[in-house]
Amino acid sequence: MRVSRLMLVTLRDDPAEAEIPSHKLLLRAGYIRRIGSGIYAYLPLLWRVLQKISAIVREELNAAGALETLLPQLQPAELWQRSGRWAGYTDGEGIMFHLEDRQGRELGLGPTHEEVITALASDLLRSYRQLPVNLYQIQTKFRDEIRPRFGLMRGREFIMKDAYSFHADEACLKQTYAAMDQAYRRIFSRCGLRAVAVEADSGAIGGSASQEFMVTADAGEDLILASTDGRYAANQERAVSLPAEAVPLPGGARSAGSGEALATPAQTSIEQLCEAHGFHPSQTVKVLLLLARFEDGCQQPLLVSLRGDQQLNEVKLANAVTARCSADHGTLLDIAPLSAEAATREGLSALPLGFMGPHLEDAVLSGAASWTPRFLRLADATATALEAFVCGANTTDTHLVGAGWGALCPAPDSLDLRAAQPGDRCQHDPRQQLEASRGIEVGHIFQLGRKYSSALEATFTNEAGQDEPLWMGCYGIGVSRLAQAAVEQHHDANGICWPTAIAPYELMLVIANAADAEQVALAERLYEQFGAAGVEVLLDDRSERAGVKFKDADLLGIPWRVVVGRGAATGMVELVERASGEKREIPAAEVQAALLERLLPERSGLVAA
RNA sequence: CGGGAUGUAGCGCAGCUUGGUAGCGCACUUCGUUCGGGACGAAGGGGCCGCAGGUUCGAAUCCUGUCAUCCCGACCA
Repeated sequence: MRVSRLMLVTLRDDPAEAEIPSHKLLLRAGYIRRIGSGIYAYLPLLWRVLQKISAIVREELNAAGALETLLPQLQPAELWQRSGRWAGYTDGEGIMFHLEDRQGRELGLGPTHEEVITALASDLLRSYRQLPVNLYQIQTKFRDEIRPRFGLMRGREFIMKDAYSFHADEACLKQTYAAMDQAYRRIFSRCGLRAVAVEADSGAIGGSASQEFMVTADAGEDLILASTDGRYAANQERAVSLPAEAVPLPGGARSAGSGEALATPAQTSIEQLCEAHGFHPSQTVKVLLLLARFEDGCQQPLLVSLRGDQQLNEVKLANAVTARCSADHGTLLDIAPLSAEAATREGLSALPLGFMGPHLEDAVLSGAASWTPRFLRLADATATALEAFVCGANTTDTHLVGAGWGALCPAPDSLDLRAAQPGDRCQHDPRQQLEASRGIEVGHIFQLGRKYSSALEATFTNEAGQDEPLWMGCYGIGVSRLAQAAVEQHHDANGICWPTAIAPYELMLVIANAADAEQVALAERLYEQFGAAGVEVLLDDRSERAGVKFKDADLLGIPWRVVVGRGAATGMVELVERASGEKREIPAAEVQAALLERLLPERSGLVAA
């Protein structure tokens, strides 16, 4: 391809709309254009990158025995109503674009395809003899994100590879899950990415085990906690750790009872309380008041106890609440802190906010206009493990010292609701600490179990002749996000440095002076030869000055460059590697062999980065 | 949705405080000189100043509303 025919428009200044390096560079180098918030046009150069990534994904998934397919993006509401996700995905903060057709039937634009694929599976998969099956597609997804961000990182329309597997039993599911884990590692490695696999929460998709693949980058939206020995890594929303030991309360367990009142005027926070009376935060129990809203309209007040020095992990809390309530009330829509104003609106008398203890009685909720008049009481293990502690007295300006579970009130079940923090000791080896880094989630694999197949009655007949729900797994890769993540990980002050395996072209052939007939003739000859040798070559034939072409070549990030310039008269050209900047003067007759020697191993993407 | 900010030429910005009918750099077109790291000179083209109301003799500028975009939180590939 000739640059003069490429519709290439590069920008000298960073566009004001972009914040992170990869987004700025993709815009500046002419790879993408914004059409609307979270909606981007993939220009010809980026489309080549996406095609290359897709090709790698196809090769690896096909090798793992998966079948490519293409499912509809327009999906009937009925399918989603049967799985129980229509309301959650369309009401309130739901992310599904939805519409009505001319008959008034509701449809959604697919944010994911569990429903469709499960319906197909129940139609087509009748016998254990057909299993296992693993289907995938590479396709545009639509999600009405609450906040689109950072170009392709979080778009409302984006390209995703999603795969779904079906099994006769859990062991077989685990086998495919492991195979996909391996395929994913190869895919990211071949794309030239440094990616780490971390334990993850399974979120709205549901199911049991799940693992995310993170491209490490400072601009990443997720916080990863990993042990220094590399044996444990998890997304912070999922991470577990050993909390610091609590500092025993002076007087200790002997005095533990219903506690002694202590005047604590206006000391509503743990910091103020500890500073005023010399307590250590780990000697206190803090009590959080929140409200959970469910699909069926139920509004359940939550009373959550944590040790004072710990932070609440909202994902763990949401999972605990879902486990206790969703059988009765459907999907959990959200959990939000309960404010004094909200309590007043409910017609309740003032709650002792800032001075609450775990023994706060349900009576304070009596007369609530729309809330369930009974707390769901939850406690983190760090709180229930305290023998004697300081907590609010449920009376303004008063705390209790030396209170203990049992005497004060029964201890709720011990749960893990705390957020693991960098510096915490690891569970697998207390000598190891957790370290934080940031990551971009480019892939996620789940063992779904039988959640969707049960809801949609997708069953098969087992060897014993009985019907049972299919076991399912699902596996996603954000293809367009991966392309940008690659730029985030591979760029320098001058522009992008694509890994060869996903670069839009492999070689940029630059004519330094397009007015010099000798240079043009030599470059044209080389262009022919490289093309014939199967090298993906871009010829910069524009009548720009050499400096402009060099700047653009750096910005575009094509991994190899051959410059035909003043050496052309004596048959010499220059071979340059973009990433390292390494340059060699070399006879034109030898340049193809020299390039191929380096290029061929890079194509597979499996060389050391 | 809550909090913050910005809308002026394709891109980056000034002008607004103190109203008088729009400017700079890059990009684009033509000509000349240049020609290995974003050249120089000359001449040009391109803007209902986001949109709608209002105040005023007169609004990019002041007021009201509205829309859009971006940033910080909940969502996720």
